[in-house]
Amino acid sequence: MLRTHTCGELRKEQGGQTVTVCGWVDSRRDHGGLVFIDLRDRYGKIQVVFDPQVSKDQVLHDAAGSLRNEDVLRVTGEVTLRGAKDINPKLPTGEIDIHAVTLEVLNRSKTPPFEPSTLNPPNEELRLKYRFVDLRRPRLQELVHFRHRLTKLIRDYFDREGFLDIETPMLGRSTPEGARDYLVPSRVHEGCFYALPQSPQIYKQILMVAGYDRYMQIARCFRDEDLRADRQPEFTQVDVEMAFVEREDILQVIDGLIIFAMKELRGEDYPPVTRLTYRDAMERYGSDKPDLRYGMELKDLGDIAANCGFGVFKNTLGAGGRVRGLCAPQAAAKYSRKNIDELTTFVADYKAKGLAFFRVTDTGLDSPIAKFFNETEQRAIIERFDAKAGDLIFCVADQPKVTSAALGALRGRLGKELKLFDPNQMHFAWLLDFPLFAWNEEEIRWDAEHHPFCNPHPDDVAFFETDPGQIRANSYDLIINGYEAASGSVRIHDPAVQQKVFDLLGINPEQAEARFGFLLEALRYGAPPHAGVALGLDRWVMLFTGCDNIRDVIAFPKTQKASDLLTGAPAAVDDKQLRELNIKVAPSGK
RNA sequence: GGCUCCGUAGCUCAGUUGGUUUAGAGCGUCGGCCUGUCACGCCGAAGGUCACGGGUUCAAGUCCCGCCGGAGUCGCCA
Repeated sequence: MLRTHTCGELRKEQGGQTVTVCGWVDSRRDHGGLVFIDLRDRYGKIQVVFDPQVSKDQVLHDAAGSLRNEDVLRVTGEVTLRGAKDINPKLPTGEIDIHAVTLEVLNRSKTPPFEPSTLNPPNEELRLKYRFVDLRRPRLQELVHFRHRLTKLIRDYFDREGFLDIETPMLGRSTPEGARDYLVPSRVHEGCFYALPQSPQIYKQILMVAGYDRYMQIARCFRDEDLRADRQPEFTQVDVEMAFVEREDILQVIDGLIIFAMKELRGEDYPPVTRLTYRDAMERYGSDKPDLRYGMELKDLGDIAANCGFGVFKNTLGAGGRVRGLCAPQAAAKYSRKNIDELTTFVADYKAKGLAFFRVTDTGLDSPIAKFFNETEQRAIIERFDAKAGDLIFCVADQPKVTSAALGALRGRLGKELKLFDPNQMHFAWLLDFPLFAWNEEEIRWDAEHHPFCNPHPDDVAFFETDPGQIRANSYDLIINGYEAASGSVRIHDPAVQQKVFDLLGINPEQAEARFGFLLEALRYGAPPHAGVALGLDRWVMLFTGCDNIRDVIAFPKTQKASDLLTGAPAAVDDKQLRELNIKVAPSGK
């Protein structure tokens, strides 16, 4: 070891000891005579003092004067207690110094593009290009450390519950459903490709058939789709599957993990996890991933608006649409007409053709369209929302789906703008009973909402012939603070049910065999009832740490265009490599 | 693929309705001074293809079009 102690661990108890520490120059304060260096490692900072009267060494003193930020040092010296007036209460090591006797410059640093100690980090492009500097920042070190603690805790938990950690291949077979695959060409098999896993879904089901009835893996997954603040092209799932279980068993295992994590990481006793159905969520919050840290629920105004004088509402209702709204508490004074116009543009992104609003006053409703509502109707609207003077009611009249999407998004935006929740709170909720199928307007057919192996709710099997849209899936999503943080389902293990699903999806037996034959074959060799779930680890870390994007909790993330600014990936490769793979690039001409 | 925002010194930013000789400030960098600082201080200096390419104009950092990069979002993500 080049050191006897880390920079962060020394305290006054080590006073008088001669120690050797290594680290980076965080800052230097050169007084001509005295030179102070703050030496930093990931455990903290310690002040090193170069005092010519103590060392009586001109060479050492000159060397100290030549130091620059981010130089890497090895320093030996005596731990000394500071005088009372020199104590720095801002640092855990602020009661001591190291008086340097020897200094070894292990490496010089170029002037960094920004200081790790900066209070005001630069733009993300620069941070990603110089990620090795960015990762020195205490905040990022904290996030990296937190991620380690969470993954350790997750492994400990599943180990204690009897789960086996089993690795599955990264080089797999492309299956046509789902997200776009990242492909890897085969050198040995001309014209053939592996696909990187979108998730270990099929392998874990096969593991159930193979008898490993409690499986978990912290698995890297790849999806070649467009990115968001909470989506990276490669991300990490905590993948879980269990055999001989029902939905309830999966929920309880994850509930146990939530309670364990909240206790260990935050010292909180987390109450039973909220559960609500997809139908309730859409009705009350307009979203299948509502932030439940606050209320501001959506209300239906169809009965009140049915006979009102406002043509837009009446006509929409007449055409099979809905009139729904929400009430933003004490927002009337905070949103000018211009702000509301901006919100109207915002909901237009969700296909809403308009956004009606009412300011609630002591006497009734104030709005350009208030005149179309008589006193009884105005009172009914106020009662529906239990509105108070100063509140601001927004309404959308449109097709049912549009009212949900627009008001759900508006609720999310207003919740943030009005600060309706404690940003440090963690709220977990299970969303249950998603529809099994979604009608695809463009392709004029049914699509699987989750995946084609998701078991239908046992009570709904009769709907296969009558109304497939009514069939509930035996599936579940875990929502944390408005983010989908886990998703799973009970799988189909009955070939007859699987056949029904394929039939409805328009996948004939030959196609099913061609696409998923290996899984279907496995399921014919004694598949136990099984169910599973996958947690989005990056999102969990993001939410636990209060970050607003997942790049900050990934050591080496990619940009929105899936580039790695540190390494320059993706990049062109040598012709020789392409020739070996029998690949020719055909430029798109763009 | 659509929409929106951003790009001025190494970094963070200012730069007015397009108009004042040489585009400014703070931090950082470089040089000098400084023995208790800890965001050390003081003095001085260097540092700019205003992302890039067109256009409008007597005049463009500023307006318009395109393009590159970054971010947010809709579509997409079983």
